[in-house]
Amino acid sequence: MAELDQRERRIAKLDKLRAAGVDPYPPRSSCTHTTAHALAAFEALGEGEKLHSRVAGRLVSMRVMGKSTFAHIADGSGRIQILARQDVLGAEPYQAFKQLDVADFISVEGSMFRTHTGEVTVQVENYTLLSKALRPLPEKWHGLQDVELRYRQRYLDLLSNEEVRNVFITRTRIVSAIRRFLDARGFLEVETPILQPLYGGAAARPFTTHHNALDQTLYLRIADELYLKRLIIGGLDRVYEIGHNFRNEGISTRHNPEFTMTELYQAYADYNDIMRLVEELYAAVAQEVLGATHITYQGQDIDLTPPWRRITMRQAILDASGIDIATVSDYASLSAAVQAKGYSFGKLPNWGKLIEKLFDETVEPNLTQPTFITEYPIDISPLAKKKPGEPQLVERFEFFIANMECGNAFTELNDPLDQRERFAAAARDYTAGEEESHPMDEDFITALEHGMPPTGGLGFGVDRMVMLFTDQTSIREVILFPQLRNKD
RNA sequence: GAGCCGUUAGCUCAGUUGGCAGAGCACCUGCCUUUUAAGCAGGGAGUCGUGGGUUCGAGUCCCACACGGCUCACCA
Repeated sequence: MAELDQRERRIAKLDKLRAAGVDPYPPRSSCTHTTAHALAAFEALGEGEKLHSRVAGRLVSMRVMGKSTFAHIADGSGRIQILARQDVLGAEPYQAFKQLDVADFISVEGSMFRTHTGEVTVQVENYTLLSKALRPLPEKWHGLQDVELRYRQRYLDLLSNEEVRNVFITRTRIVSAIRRFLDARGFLEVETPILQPLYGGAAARPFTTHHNALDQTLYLRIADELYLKRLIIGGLDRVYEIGHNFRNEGISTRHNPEFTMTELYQAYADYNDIMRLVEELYAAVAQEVLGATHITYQGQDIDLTPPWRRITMRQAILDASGIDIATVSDYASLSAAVQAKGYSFGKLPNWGKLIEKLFDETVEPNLTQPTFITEYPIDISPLAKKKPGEPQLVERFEFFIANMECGNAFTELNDPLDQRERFAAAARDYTAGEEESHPMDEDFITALEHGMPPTGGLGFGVDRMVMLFTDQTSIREVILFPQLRNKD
């Protein structure tokens, strides 16, 4: 019991260092190379040339062999071996070096050489403690495996699991590639409110909060849509936002309450233009980040090369279930047709919801290769423009890759009176108990009444795109700090 | 919200039919000047997720709860 644990031992060392006049957390550090640069510079040396370098990083391993000690230090660029020798450092500094702990940050300075086994190494001529660590690192061979600890202490996960680090580096590259793609096409990146007096643009339950000074209820946004369209009305013809949406709903391997969505709006475009943009964007990002337009997801080869398959929802459902939704154009007859085929989905609020359910059950599980599903029911699409000659359908598509719904787009509804009607219908659902329906947004209608050009709009989940590109099956593996329940 | 599975040392994991709580890494002591999962010798380390129960005796069986994972439900 009297035995000191590892943390207590390290605190005792800290006290000893301070007593000896050493600052264990000095305010500044300096180095001449990152570990990767030092290794590259050494390899580039000519015959007979020497390289003296100072590198800094976290001590990640130590092999003490009496009067000499090998160790590795790691920085963001990689790791490098260092060799401390008593005859080079002097007896006292060498003893002090051996008192360092794995996980401490140090900088070391010295000339570089190659060991007998061929590893490029810095001969430590002097060193400085940069930051003392009080806790040990996870197991050096297996890394941190406990999923809960990995999420709660992601820094340890990143430190000890290289694959995890690579997933998040790839995530950042994907987001950068999206930006580059859209910037190059003249889209303007904007920021719209996250705290909104009224939520909208999607069907989801919001998080509710309160502003004290205004004494007013505010909602965390569930979508960017209605603000971005205001910008289209304002004459910013191509806008996009990559931001967080917040939906107060269940958590699963595909849903985190806070997630990242790219939304974009392009004036004088329609949903056909947006389809071409989507397939080009995914292919371009894949090419840039992964170096190919083919990806492997959970062992399946997926070809993102444009053009992608396009099929109407009517045809897709007909192929999968034998039901032609065009011939059963009201809820009762569709419901009868669905039951006749042996499905039972329970009572749904309207014709469109039933179609959506039928689609989810019969078509979606088979959408492995990238597919655009087009022409959605109007009653589940309150912000999309009607399809000419098809009063029950709108110009909308969703796209699916690896059986995942990856994004949603439409020719935007710019008829303010029609929009008011759609909101009113949704508001009736809302009072009828559909919590996730749109509330009436008078301020947005007013904006539309000032005139919005024909516009195509798109939203796609960045997290799901990252899952696809990094071959991950859980959204928590692509979000640095996924939402977890409090431990106590 | 439901079902199934998991929770043992700082980390990775064993733990038999209910019978003294184990290993590797990490840590500590000693030896060791080219190691790299360094090596050799010795040592310390546990609220077995939490709380009840059954039992002479519970890491192990039963109940409840907590947290996590997966599946489902939910989910534009």
